Amino acid sequence: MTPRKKQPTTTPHTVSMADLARELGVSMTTISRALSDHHSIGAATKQRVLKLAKKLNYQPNHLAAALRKGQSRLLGVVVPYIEGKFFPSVIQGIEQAASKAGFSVIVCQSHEDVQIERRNVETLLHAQVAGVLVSLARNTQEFHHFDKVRARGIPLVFFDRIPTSEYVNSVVLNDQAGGFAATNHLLEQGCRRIAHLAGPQHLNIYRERQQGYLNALAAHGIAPEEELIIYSDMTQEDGAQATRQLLMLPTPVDGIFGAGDSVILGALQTLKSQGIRVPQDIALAGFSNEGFTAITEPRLTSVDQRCEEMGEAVVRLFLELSTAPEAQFVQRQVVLQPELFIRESSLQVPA
Amino acid sequence: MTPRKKQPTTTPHTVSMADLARELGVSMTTISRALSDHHSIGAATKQRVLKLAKKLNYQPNHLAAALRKGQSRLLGVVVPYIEGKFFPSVIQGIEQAASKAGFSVIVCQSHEDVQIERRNVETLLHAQVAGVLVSLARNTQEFHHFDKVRARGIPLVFFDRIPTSEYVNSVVLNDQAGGFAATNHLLEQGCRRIAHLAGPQHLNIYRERQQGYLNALAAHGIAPEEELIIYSDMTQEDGAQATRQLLMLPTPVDGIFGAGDSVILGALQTLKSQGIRVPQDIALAGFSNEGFTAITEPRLTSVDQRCEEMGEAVVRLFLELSTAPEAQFVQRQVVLQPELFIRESSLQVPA
DNA sequence: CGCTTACGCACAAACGTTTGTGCTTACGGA
DNA sequence: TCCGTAAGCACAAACGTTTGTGCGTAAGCG
Repeated sequence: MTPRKKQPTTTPHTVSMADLARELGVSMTTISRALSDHHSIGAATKQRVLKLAKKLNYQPNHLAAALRKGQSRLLGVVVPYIEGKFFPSVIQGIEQAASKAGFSVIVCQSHEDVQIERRNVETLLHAQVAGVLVSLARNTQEFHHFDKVRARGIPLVFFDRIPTSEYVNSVVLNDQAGGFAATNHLLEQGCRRIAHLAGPQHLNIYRERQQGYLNALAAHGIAPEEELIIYSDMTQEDGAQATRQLLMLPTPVDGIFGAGDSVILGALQTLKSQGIRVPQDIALAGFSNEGFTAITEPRLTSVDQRCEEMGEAVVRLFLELSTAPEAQFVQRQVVLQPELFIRESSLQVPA
Repeated sequence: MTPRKKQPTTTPHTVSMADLARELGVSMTTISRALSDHHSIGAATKQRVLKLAKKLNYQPNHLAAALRKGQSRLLGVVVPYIEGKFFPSVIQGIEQAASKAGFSVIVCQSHEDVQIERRNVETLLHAQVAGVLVSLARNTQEFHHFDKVRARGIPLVFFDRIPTSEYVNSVVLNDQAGGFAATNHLLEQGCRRIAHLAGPQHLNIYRERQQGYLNALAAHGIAPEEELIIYSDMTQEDGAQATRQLLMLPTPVDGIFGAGDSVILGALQTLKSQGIRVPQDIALAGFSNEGFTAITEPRLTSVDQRCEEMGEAVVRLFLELSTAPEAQFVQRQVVLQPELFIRESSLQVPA
């Protein structure tokens, strides 16, 4: 911010361990070990080194260390996208936990495209990341691009959208519990004929949410009906479309549980435009607790995904893997419990 | 994804330039130069090297290159937060442009805290980034933590929220034009007494938006009134608060232009709860074109910020700076033009 | 007093690149 | 024939760390 200077005041040469060594008349070994608190260095020497380092404003070159040690202090994250609430919040949690552990975070988006996802993984490997944290693209059906990560012995953690394989480390939400809670709540509010707007079934999260829905029905002795489950990519438009379809059924529905919030938003808008009252005629519940659920009219009941906790858990798992010996042969899965946020879209007014 | 293997099939040693050199019976110099298309290497040799590199699946170690050259292919980005629409979209644009140029992106959040912002910059310098791209925290009033970046000769580009100094490279939206367009539109819809929900004035963007508002009034020969401009941090709650304040004025307002969308959302909710009709009684226009502007009732008119274009422009500017000699002495500013998205919250129904 | 042990430190070889310098070879012009 | 020139390549020194090994000294023990 200072005005131009023809000559920089300090030498362009940043101060390195060699400088410290020269100044103190010891070897670089001593410097390195003193800085990393190695046991073979005396307390007095450590003090001297630390003091000088501070005085000269020594900045360690992580690159060199990374090169030497074969791994950096960088964490690679691959997510489908960063719009909406979920992924930013998870990344938020990851960043926080990572920086606490001295790691920085690289974020890549796959844009729901397995091709780009592949490239992202390559990029991260090129950057010599210390770990790879992934939430899969929608259309990722095979997982060979992750083999390289394992081959290099780099910890690999999946979160939320995980591969259909038991040989992975992962952090997930208990989506089934979420689906159950939402559906169960609708049932408790008096709904008896509840539709489900489901997502692509090859993604674990949507399968689980649907299973939760089915379990809740079963728990109340209600038989599932095929025509009440509508599959889509869960956009707002998909929700509108599905709702129109539901409204044409001979027997009307009195509740809808959506595997996402956008799809429920589409439903809400369609219902209102048709003059159907929410929640009196049809109650609604969604999934993700997006920001907009609190500003629709009525506000939307939704399942919160503990986004930041998930991010922290992912980093914790990574740290475990990277310290544990033979970590690549351990398979761990962390499961977080969702929380149902109940709002007016599902609250039966006392009649 | 494959089941456990006691022994990795390939040697843990990744293939390096030395391997290529040995295989081809040439020196590493030749390999390096062939790969980087140096002129002193014959076409035939280049072919041989490239072919072998592909065959052995050679992956360059960017770290080593970065170490040797003193800079990496990493771009550091510091933003206040990544919730909402604006920053994710800008980052999106940055990522896209960066990866096209062979760079990866590290994203850090300052959480609107200059302390953390300082730390972020340090972190990025430690990671030996090739460039630093910053949007300032709300409370950043002094800019010495960026001096180090310049001192190292690393390109520094600010975007959207930029320092109050002429000695910076920056990409900004023409916020003034945006403020003008929105206010002008309200005026054209028949509003005559327009309030402005303004943001913190030490941030350039909010000053500009307000100036646009004032200019539009002036252009229509309307004198600004102090009591119609309310300053806040522009949260939803701030909007509600400000609106209650406006409603207590002796002379009623008939339009509100907010420097953000959240603050206008707060206004909308308050107005509706008081039975005041939007836009018939009071028309509304916001800023940012957030996702939720399309789902409120009525939908909100708002100024779009060309987020992705901004991201691309930031990277373009960075690239210019990093190639241009003596680039640190060039001061460039790119200004993008906003676009007004007109929706029902400001459309005067034909009476 | 001699032997072991622990401690505090230095030597030097890595890690995988890039790059200034200098050597060879072949060729054309004078 | 000889010199200048250019092309094509190799040598070796960086970049800033980490770390296995080894050497000296002092303390602990019998």
